[in-house]
Formats: sequence, structure tokens, C-alpha cells
Amino acid sequence: MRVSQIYAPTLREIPAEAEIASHQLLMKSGMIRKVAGGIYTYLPLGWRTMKKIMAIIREEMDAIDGQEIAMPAVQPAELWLESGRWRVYGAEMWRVKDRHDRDFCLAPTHEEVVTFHIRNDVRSYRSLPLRPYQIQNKYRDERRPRFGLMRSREFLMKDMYSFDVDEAGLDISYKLAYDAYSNIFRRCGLNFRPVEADSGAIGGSGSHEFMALADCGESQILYCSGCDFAATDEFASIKPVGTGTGEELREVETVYTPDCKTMEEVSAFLNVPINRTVKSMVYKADDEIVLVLIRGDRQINEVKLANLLDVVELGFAEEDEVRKVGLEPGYCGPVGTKGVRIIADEEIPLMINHECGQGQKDHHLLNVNYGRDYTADIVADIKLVEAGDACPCCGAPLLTARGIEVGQVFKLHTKYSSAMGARYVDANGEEHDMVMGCYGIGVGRTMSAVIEQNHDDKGIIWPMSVAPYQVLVVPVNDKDAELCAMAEDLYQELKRRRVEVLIDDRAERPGVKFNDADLWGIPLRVIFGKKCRETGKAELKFRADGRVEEVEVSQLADVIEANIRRMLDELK
RNA sequence: CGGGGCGUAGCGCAGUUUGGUAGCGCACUUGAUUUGGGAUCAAGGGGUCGCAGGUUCAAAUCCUGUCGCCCCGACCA
Repeated sequence: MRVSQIYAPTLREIPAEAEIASHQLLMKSGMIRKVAGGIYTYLPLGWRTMKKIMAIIREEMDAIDGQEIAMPAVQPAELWLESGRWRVYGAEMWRVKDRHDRDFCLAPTHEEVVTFHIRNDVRSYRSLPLRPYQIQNKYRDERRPRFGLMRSREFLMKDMYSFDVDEAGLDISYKLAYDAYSNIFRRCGLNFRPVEADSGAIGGSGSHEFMALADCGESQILYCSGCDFAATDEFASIKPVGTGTGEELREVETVYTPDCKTMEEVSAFLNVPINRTVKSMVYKADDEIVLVLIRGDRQINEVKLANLLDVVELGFAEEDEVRKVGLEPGYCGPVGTKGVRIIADEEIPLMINHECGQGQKDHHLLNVNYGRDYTADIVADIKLVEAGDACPCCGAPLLTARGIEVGQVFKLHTKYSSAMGARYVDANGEEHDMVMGCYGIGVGRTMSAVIEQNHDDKGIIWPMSVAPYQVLVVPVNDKDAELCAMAEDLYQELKRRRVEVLIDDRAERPGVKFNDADLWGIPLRVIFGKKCRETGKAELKFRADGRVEEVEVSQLADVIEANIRRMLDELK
């Protein structure tokens, strides 16, 4: 392709709305353009990279017997009512009506439709396992689309679904997908880490998220300084820690605590270590008011709490709602509290002689003990793990990092197959629910993550595997016919060899060409300058490290091909 | 959904306080010179100032409504 003709409008200035590097560079290099909030067009260079990523994904999916299909983006409400998600998905689901006023949605994901097909078409264990996948647009009406392709409302996702006869089969499908994902992200040149994750509204249990490490990432991950443990902050668990262990149980004591609003103030006023206090919080879980107990220095993990209570909406109760159930805002405690369920973190029963709210304004209790003075309706892990907590595997301190979630694998088990009747007959003629898994990759998000990890102040630095073109040929002076002819010869030769090549044939000054070249981030650049005529050598420049090799013009095509091969092999 | 900010040419912005009929830089077109890191000169083209009402002799500017975009938070995955 000739740069003079390519539709890749570079900008000299960065659009004001772009905040992070990948968004800025995608816009500035003319790879994408915005159509509406969170909705984008991919221009030729951007789409070529998307296609490269998709080609890698297809290779790896096909290698584990994935079978590509294409399901509709417009889906009838009935299927979503069957699975129960028409209600659960909420405002994020993009709902539409047809001319007969029937309800449809633009698919946010495809579990319902794929399960619909498999239940209709597959009856026997002989046909399983089955691993259909597709690469297709998903629609999620995000409240706040952000960061260009990172969180958009329409986005390309590869989604694979596995159908197996039993849990052992699912384990195999899951492991295959997990390994394939590792191959995909490695081949894309990403620095990533698979982490244990919550399975969220999609449902099921057993999940890993693939995190591309980047400071702009929206997800926080915890990883161990001493072993391989890594998990999202929503999912991470640690061994419960007791306080006051071994002490004699003392008598409960009521103390006057004027103007102590926060746990820190109470702790300081009473001279009690904050990890020996208990924080009581009143939550509204769907329509139920519950009292939640956690050690004073810890935070509630609302994802864990919502999963535990199996609710859709969870938040702090309003003051009047707290009073309505007979509690005093700011001074709640479990002792003597009646009429609401009490949910305690698993550490609470291990706290000997702890402090907590007394139930009346300006009063707290000392030397309270679980079991003797009160009990909870549910004791479970509901705490947020933080940096410095001990690793659940080896005990070393945990560290935190930010990550971009580029892929996720889930074990769905029989959640959808049982809700929607996807059953098969085994060798004994008995019916069973199929055992399912699902596996997603955000293609545009992967492209953004590659840029986040591979750029400098001049532009993008594409890994060879996903670069929109492999080579850029630059004749420095468009008026120098001899140089232009040499460049043109190389361009034609590379095209003959099926190398993906661009030639910058514009009547621009060298600085403009070089700056656009840096911005586009094509891995290899061949420069034909004045001295080329005397030496018979052209410059081969590597975008990644700026290294320059002088190469005989007659050898160029061979040297370039060899380098492309080497650079692709390095990512295998 | 709450808080804040912004809509003027493809991009970046000024003009709005104090109403007088739209401007700058980049980009684009033509010509000349220039050619190893975003050239120079000259001449051009392009905007119903987000949209709809209203006030006024006169509205980018004042008033009302509305739509859209961005950021922070909440929410969601």
C-alpha cells in the first residue's frame, strides 16, 4: 500500500477527550475514530491489527477443536427470560423492540443463544465435547464508557463455549482454553498474568481473568511476593486471623465515647488497637436490611457479600431505614440486636475481648465475645484483601498491581444447561445436564493493552505479530528519482514475496515521514537517503530499539524476510 | 444516578463577563522555493457558533428548555 493513498489520517494534536496512551495513540495515528460515546469505527490500520489479533485467536481456538460459528447480535427476550437474566442484567442490557412491540436485546454475551442451539441439536454423549466459538460484536450500555476501546459500548469479543458430559470433561476444556489463552496473549506480545477471579453475573464458579499489567488498568490484582498466587481484589481470600487469642474472657463493659464517629476515633479514645474493634455496618441487600460485622481495620468486599446473599442490589442503608429497624446509625452493634439478620466475617468469632458499638448514641462496649454475647446468622469470608495481608498459599506479604482484563475463563457448570434444558443421553440411556464453560477475549481491549505496554513518547511500537504492516519503505526525498526508483523496486519485490509493506511516496519532508513512521509503529523501516547512492546500502531501522543496520540494496529483501521471521519466532 | 467541566471549520483553541453580524494555529487546495526529524513565502477553500424556543432593531454572546461529550464518584462486569 502507498502511504499517499492510505486512509490513515494522523493528527498533530491529540483530541482533548483522550486520556490514556492507547486511546491517544489510536486516535492520533488514524487507527480509530469515534462515532458516539463508546462507539468506534476502525480505520484501515486499526482494523488490520484487529484482524491480526483475531487470526491468532482463531489459530489457537481451532487448535483445541474450537469450531467457529456466527450467532446473531439481535436476540429475542424469551431466551433471556428462560435463563432469568432479562431481569438480572439490568440497565446495561441494550433493549430494543421490533415493529410488533416485541422485546429484543442487543447481545451483551451469548450463553443463552448458544445453549438454545446445542439443546436443540445435540442429544447424545457421542457428540460431546463441543466447543463452538465466534468473534462478534457485543453490546453493553455502560453507564460510563471510558478510555477509547478499553471500555466501549459496542466491542468485538471472541467467545467460546464448551459443552461436556461431566465435571472431568469441563476440567479438560477449561485447561485447554486456559493454555490457549496464554498462547494468544504471549503471541500478541503482552506482559500478562492469569489471576483467580470472581465469576460475577455470568454465573458459575471457577474462573481466571487474564490481566495485562498496566498502570491505567481498571482492575486491581493481588499477587504474592513469595509464590505464584495471584487473584483479583474482588476474589482474593486469606486465612482468617484472630486477635486477643489465649486471653481469658473478660466481663462486658459499657463505656462513654462522646463524639467518636470513626473507627480510628473510637480506637484512639479507648486506647484499643483498631484490629480489636468490630465495625458494624447496615446494608440494604435488595429489600432486606442486614447488619454486617467486620474487624475495624478491614473493608467489606461488596462483591463477596452480594454473592453470599445472592442479591442484585447492595448498598449502605439510608439513616431512616436504619432507624426503622430499631438501630442507631453510627453506634450499631450485634449485642442485643434483634429483627435483622447478622452477617459476620469469618474473623469475628476469632476475636477475643473485642470492642463494638453498644446500640445507643455515644456508647461502646468492651470485652465482647462471639458466642457468649451474641451470634451471627451467617459467618463467612466477606473481607477485602489488601496489600500486606498474608498470602493464603505461603504466608508471604501480598502486593498489588493494576491490570487490564483482556480475557476471562469461567466454569459455568450446569447453570445454563439446567435452566434452559440442555441435556444429553449417556451410554446407559440416562439424561444429564451438559456441563458448560465459557471463555471470552476482548479483541479491542487486547489491542489497547498491547499499545499501553508497547509505546514511547513518539508513538506505538507494534510487536511484529500484530503490526498492521511489517515494513515501511521511506525514500527521503521524493524529488530524487534514482532513490525513489530504488525504494519502488524494493517495495515491488517485498510485495511479490507477500511481505506486508507500505511505501511512503508522499511529497512530504523527511521529518513528517519519520514522525508518522514513529507514530504508526511499523516494526521495520527501510530508509533510502542520499548516501545510499554512493554506498549502495540502505538503512534498516528497528522501531523497538532504534537500532540501524546498513544493508546492501541487493540483500534487503532477504534480510527483511529473515528479520520478520526471527521477530515472529521470538513471540511463539 | 450524584458532583464538576465542555459543545465555535477535520484537530487544538480564542471570542461570551460588557449583544453590533466570526477569528487564530495546525490540517486542506494552487504556485514557487526547500528535502535526513513535524519547512518558507504567496494566494485560496471550508463554520446556519450542538439543537429548539424566547428577549431585542440586532444573539456565538442574555433567558428557558433540550441533546451530546469529557472527568470524578457511585454502579456494573
